[in-house]
Amino acid sequence: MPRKDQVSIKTIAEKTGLSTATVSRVINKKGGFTRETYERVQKAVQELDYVPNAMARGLRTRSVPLVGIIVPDIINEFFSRIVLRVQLALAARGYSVFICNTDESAENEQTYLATLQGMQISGLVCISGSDMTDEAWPNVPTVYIDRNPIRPAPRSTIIESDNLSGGWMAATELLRRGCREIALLGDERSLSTALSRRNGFQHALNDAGLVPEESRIFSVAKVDEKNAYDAVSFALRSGVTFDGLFCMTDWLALGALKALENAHLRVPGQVRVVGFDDVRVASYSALPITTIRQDTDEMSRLAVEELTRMMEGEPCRRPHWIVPVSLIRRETT
Amino acid sequence: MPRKDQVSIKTIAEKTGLSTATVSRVINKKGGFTRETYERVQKAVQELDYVPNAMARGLRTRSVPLVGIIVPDIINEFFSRIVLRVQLALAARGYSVFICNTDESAENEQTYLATLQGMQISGLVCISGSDMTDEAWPNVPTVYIDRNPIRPAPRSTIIESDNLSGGWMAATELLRRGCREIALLGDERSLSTALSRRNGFQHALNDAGLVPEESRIFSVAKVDEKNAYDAVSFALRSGVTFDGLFCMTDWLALGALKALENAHLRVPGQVRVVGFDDVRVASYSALPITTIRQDTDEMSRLAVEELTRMMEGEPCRRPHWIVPVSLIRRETT
DNA sequence: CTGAAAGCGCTAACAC
DNA sequence: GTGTTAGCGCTTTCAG
Repeated sequence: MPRKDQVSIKTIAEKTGLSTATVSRVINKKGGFTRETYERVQKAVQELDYVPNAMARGLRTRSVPLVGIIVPDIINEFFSRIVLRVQLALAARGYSVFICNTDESAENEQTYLATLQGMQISGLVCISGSDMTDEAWPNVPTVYIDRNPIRPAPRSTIIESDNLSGGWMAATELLRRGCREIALLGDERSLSTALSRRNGFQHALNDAGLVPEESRIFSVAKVDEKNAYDAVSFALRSGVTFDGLFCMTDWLALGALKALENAHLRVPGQVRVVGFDDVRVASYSALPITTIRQDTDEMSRLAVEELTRMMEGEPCRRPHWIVPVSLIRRETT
Repeated sequence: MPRKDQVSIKTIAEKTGLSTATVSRVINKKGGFTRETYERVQKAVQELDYVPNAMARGLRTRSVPLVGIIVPDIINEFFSRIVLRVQLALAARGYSVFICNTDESAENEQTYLATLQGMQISGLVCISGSDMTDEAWPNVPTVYIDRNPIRPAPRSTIIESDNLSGGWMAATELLRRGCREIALLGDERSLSTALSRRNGFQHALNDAGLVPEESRIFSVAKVDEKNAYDAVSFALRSGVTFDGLFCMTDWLALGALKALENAHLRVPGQVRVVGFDDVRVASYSALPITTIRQDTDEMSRLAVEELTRMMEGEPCRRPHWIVPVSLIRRETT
């Protein structure tokens, strides 16, 4: 492989007859050079296609303008929306973003954490995922989104949707529409977000004098429409009855809707359904889904603001942020 | 900020009473050390939470097990599916994947290219985007997916769906259902993939003795459901008629469907519609969409296989791969 | 305003 | 088996 030699700062120095120190100053615009020197260097840089070696620079300065972002599932629009926003905003401030898709696996997460630490990242955004595994956390400013670590990193802040109110709003909408036998479909893992949604949900039921039935709580091992379909179909076949269903994500609602249709149950006639997230598909499905909207823009904005703040050495303004959610009423209720 | 001192290989060396060279050998499992030495080092590594500095390592070895992946829009499921697959497969082979979301901007792409080059990546995957801007391409093995660069990088291969057949199949399906006034909705930029789809489409029309009407070609500046809705609504208001519509992506089809519904045109009664991609929403929309399915799994598999091959110094097996597509017949035709 | 030189953390010859 | 040493490309004192 005749891979042409890396052109380094030294190459530029030789070509211009300057020292590497001066070239470095020019490249980093540190000042302290004549206009002529500047132009000579720029010219050489152009001609030789010189790109500074980030490794060497990072090694020397002991930090890289790079932030890691850990996300469970990039295909999930809720997550990718946040990733996109965060990435855009950070790019504008000169940071690259290293996206780490863990595929919901704690093991992958650990591997990534080590990789990120090895890369000397200057900040970390961690979306959802398990609330534990906070061992060997890189010692950098961290923002958790939708995740409540048992022992948060030293310089960190937590941002989450108002999941409690979200659950409450969902249940309330169902109650207002006259539902009395309300079921719940969620993740079988007990993530903090899911817990909050469920608490809010049960709270509303209790207020209405209803006792939640254990048999009306369905759960899936992996949160997708296929599993939702199976879980709801199974419940239906087992003779469980319900006239309202709160699904902890829109994709779960989609699967549930299909199961309901398959069982010839009319929505919203016989069963009413509420989802969560408000991903685009919620409004384009066969029956547009009533859902609880999470404000991903605001969450991302906050995340970037707090993170950059911390990366610049300031403390975070608050250790915990709750972002409001809203009910989007469509046709499943 | 009392950021505790980086523990380095030297720290381990001191703690164990060995030399840095030996420690390095153990850490990289290069052989040439006793079992006892091995354990002594491992213990110290554990206790001190040592993580090798990837910058220093990369600097020294002049390469990092890191591949960049350039993608126009991570929210688009078609792209994120590929990203996910590629990332998973490469992780299994020990490579990290640096995801670069360009947001469809050539400028962002250039910036990322420089960043990637600066990071000494060992390979690059580039999905879609403009067919030009191949200046200053890092000198590394490259796989293009759905993109036909004017001047491909030296060690590179191109992987794409059989877009020509895809366009042909879409038109043929419409024709078979009796459509005679067939319209096309696509990207206003002339990407190679779009061009192929369009060529296949027109080919089929010609074979049926039909001349494509210029007025029945609609285009959008940004490929999303909103713009599709607007474009189709506008065409309808302008008095353009059609009984078949081929949309170059499923999301375009979704927007088109909404516009059709809004204009009280029945699908598939009065107008039949075919999409492209087969993203999940295509099967969950109000009317499940007939579409041309791209085999993202196969594309990703090929991409990773060819890329690793090239990164290991072998030549690519073929410079150009065409992956078959298939018609998924649903309810819009 | 510019240059010489040290050293970031690590690996790879080369000695022993 | 293990240690010594020389850089990888860059930034940053410190002199001049």
